[in-house]
Amino acid sequence: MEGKEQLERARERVIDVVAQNMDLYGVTDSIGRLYGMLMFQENPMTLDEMKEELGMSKTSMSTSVRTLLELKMVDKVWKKGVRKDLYKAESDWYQNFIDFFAIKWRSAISENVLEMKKSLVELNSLVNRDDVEEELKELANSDINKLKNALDYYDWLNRFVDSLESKEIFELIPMKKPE
Amino acid sequence: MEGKEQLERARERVIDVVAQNMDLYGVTDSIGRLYGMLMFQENPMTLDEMKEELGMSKTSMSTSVRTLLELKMVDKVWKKGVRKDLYKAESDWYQNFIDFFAIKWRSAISENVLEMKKSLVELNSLVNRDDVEEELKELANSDINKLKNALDYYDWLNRFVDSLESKEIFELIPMKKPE
DNA sequence: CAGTACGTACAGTTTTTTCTGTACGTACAG
DNA sequence: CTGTACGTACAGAAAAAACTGTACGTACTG
Repeated sequence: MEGKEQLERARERVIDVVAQNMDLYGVTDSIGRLYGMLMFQENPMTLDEMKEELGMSKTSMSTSVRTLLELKMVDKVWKKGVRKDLYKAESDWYQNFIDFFAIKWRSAISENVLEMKKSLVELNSLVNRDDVEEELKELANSDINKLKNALDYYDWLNRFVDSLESKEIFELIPMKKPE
Repeated sequence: MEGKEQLERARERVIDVVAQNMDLYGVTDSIGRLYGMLMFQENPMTLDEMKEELGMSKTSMSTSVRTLLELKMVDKVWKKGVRKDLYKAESDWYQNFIDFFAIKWRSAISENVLEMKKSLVELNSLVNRDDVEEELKELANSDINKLKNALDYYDWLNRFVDSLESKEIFELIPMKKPE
């Protein structure tokens, strides 16, 4: 009966490393651990089962699951006759990557672009004023230039995210075909 | 003399939003603010100047700069006759994006791949044992399958990062040409 | 070869974040 | 309609992270 432990060890190793590196997705170690654990479950899980499995409070499970739902790394599952909410891990890693960009990066991009455009307007008006020293205008022009470069980059980044969402990226960088 | 404030306001707005969203790069708000501030400096800055500008301790500036150096978002600059270390922001946003993946994601990938391969070996040996119930073997096979999928994804992700580092990505998703 | 300027290791403090337990609203069951 | 099961808001406790000041090692200066 040592085979079960061997399986457990193999899983635990993966869960650990996944949890550690999920900070790239902006989540904590615990949330990463939850995801890793769900990943190996055959059946969808309830909050109480997660609580049991990870030895944490139900409240934590509730908020962690919500975070993972927002990232679309976890899906809510409906099952006839079961009152408790059920959750399962999204096991398509490509899709997780895509959603992460579509959700987090996309919104950061639009925030940044919005504010930069506001500042661009302000700087342009500054440059066009008559009562401003030449020296200051030069600074403003230099800033304008920097912002334009940033906006070009964000334009590119948006097109990159587009290519993820449309899966076009996989024509450019093909998925490895499963043997 | 209100033009200077207009410039300052325009800069501050951008610095704020950049600082907020730099958590995508895994850095804190303060570090993001430091980067944003450096971005608008015409000349490289010393730790003391940063400390002055941001009203923080020199120790903080030292560690924050180190973080930004590791991400290659800031470069050390040598200037004849100046004893203090000088730093300037890397202003190529594309390059920042590329370096982030080349540094952070690449190392997460290899860690994950390493551990997953270890677990794969273990699971394979489990499946090939004679003294293990069929049921357990099925679980192991299911895990093996999951890990293989993950490894395929990491293979793809590595190729994606390759295409960033080689700049090949820009043939696929072209930069916006500055007008 | 002092003396000074600089950057950072380290320990302690403050702030922020994470985690927990309780309490409550909702919904279903009998 | 009452009772029970469930998920989560919220407040407080625990843990982690960020920040600071001091102290020290190194390297340049005169």
